[in-house]
Amino acid sequence: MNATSTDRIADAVYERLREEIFTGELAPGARLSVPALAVRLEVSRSPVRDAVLRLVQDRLASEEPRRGAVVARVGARELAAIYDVREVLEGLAARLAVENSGRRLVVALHDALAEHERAVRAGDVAAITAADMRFHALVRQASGNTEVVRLLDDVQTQVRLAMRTTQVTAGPRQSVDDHRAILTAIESGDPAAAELAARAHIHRLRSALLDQAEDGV
Amino acid sequence: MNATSTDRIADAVYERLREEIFTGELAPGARLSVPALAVRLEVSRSPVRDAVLRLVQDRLASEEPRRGAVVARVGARELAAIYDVREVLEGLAARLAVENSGRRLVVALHDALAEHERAVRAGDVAAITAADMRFHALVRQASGNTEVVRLLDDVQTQVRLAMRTTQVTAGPRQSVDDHRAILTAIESGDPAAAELAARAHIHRLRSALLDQAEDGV
DNA sequence: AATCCGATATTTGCATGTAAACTGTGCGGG
DNA sequence: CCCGCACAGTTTACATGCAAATATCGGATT
Repeated sequence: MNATSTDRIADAVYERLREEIFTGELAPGARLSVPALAVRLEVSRSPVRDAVLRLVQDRLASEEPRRGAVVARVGARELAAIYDVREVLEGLAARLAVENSGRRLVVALHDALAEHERAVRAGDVAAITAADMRFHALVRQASGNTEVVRLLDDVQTQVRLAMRTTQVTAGPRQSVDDHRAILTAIESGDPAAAELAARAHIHRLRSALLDQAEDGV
Repeated sequence: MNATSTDRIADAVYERLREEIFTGELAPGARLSVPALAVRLEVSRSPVRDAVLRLVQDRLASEEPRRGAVVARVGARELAAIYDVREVLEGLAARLAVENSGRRLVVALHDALAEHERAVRAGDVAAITAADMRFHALVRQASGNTEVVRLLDDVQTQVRLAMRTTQVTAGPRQSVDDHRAILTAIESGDPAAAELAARAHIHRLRSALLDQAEDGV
């Protein structure tokens, strides 16, 4: 009956606020006043409070005690640190994927990669992003390690938020080449090679990122 | 003025419940009834609710909607997955520590290692654990990457909880040797060697862990 | 004109009320 | 003897009240 998944108002509010943060309706730095949000969303303050607490826990918002929460800002410096973490986690996911997974994964990855190439040739930015994310999602799902999946989801959340502040163009052709290298390594069944290829990919993204954002903290 | 850090009741309740979970007063599987806890801790339900929600977010408790929260159980299977993650994160921390840090770190690590060796010779279990944790804490602090620090803190939380369920003896002599190898690599200023040494250490811990827990899920 | 000050409005954090849903229990039917 | 079910107690999730702390804004003073 409900758009999200559970029927708890607090969950719906949480999802709603998340979306508004990602779309920029709630810009980094915006105050998250519980009474004001409750009025706007036409619910009581309780579920809004729960939702805001969760946003803080997710680091989509930051709070100071007694002073309320604001939408978080993720600068280039923080983003670089996140990418250091992402590098080793994506490497782990790729290695585990090789160790745990079979032909199903390879087929799915070929499909995602083909779509990725098509989107790059067409210059379709949305499709590029979607195919890129699908490739990574397939690998981490295949890792069979729920911790890696969860942590990489968190990383992706932070990256999405950072894109509201810092501009991050991925370098689409390089990404396709990197993905192809990862897929080749996975196909060859070599866990160490897959790990290295995945790490190299993220490492290059990190470098591109830092080059673009010369503005410092 | 307060024992914990802030003067919010919700924070105090959170810390209190955390401690009770770690000491085993609240055993894995125990229900976290908000009204019952509120009565026992002599506060109202609101701060207890906030604290329980945070415990769930930390995965010290798990909840099903409309059914309440219980203290989480971390089995051998989950712990192995956590150690996969810990391996790459400790590796990253060691590498970054070499890249960012100077003689201060090396001196402190020598100190921690000496204490570790002394404790092992004396068979002082508490001191062994303390020195072991200090060594790892020094390395991650030195990484200069707040994400790594935070994630490894989370890992440590999960591991502490798991020790309530699964028995985890670290193999004290092996750990001392591993730590010495990590320190040597850090001292030599070789980031890649430090990463490999740290990873090898956690990898061995993981193996020891799985050997001990042949009981499955 | 700029700055300081104080009154007002808003917000946080805690307390408490309540409907609906869930738990468990004992009893009657099969 | 076992199973299902009504019932009573408990719990969750949401709504709302309220004191203390904080931000906001208009006006007076230098």
